[in-house]
Amino acid sequence: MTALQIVEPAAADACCTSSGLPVLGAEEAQGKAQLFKALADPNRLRLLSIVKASDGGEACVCDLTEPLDLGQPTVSHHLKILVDAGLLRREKRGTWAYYSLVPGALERTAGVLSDL
Amino acid sequence: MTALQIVEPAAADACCTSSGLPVLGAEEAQGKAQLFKALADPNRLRLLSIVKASDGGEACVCDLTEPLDLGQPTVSHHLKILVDAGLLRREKRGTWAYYSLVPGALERTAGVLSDL
DNA sequence: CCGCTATATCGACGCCTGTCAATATGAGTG
DNA sequence: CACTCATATTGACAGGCGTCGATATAGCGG
Repeated sequence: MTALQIVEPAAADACCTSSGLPVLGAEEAQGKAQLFKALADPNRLRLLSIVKASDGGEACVCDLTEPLDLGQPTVSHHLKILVDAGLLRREKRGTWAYYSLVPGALERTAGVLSDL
Repeated sequence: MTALQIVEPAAADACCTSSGLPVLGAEEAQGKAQLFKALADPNRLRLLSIVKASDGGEACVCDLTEPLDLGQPTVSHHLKILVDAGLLRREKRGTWAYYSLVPGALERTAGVLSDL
């Protein structure tokens, strides 16, 4: 679980300019890839965009089903993925479920790219 | 192919706080998702990380095969995806192919998240 | 010219994922 | 309590993707 990937020197021949710099470990890469996986679908990007642009920064599922031209179960599925990725928050009020951006989540994700 | 999604008003009942704000179109979303798809794999993230940390900002395939513990064809495949996404550049010198980060590509990708 | 090395491409296989239809859950309403 | 509406969950299916082995291409050295 906590084993960091050890990179062995591997005797250079003529190419192979291995510098011993710290590099993204296998486990970290796994987690960060998971985050980008959540963003790697056009419909999920549009969901984020709509939620962000919505009045009050939140939208319920009924707001999201029509513009995406997707079935309601599919939208629910995408929203769950975005929530699990830490990008959206879910708040249930009465019968409706309202989704909103997690503050700073997008910025934090952007930061991951710089820290590569 | 080129049909923009038309969003009809859909008479609001009690929920549905549709604000007419500009939102990510289907085509744009497709392209941006493609970019994130390239980042949505742990091995590709590690490739970017290694290339970035490498001496001179470039690395050849032989540098990348071992630390990832992947076959050479697989690494070549991943590199091609990163090049197609505009994240890496390929320069062939003699027998070896050297890959380097496209300047500003990661920053530009980070910007996409802000512009959602 | 022949072989060796580095890299790319191809074909196949298994897994993951996006989608839908059907159903379950749960809250409001008569 | 029965009914309806909003949402979530389940199961199934098709297509996409990561991986490998085999093969092709291209440059270098004898």
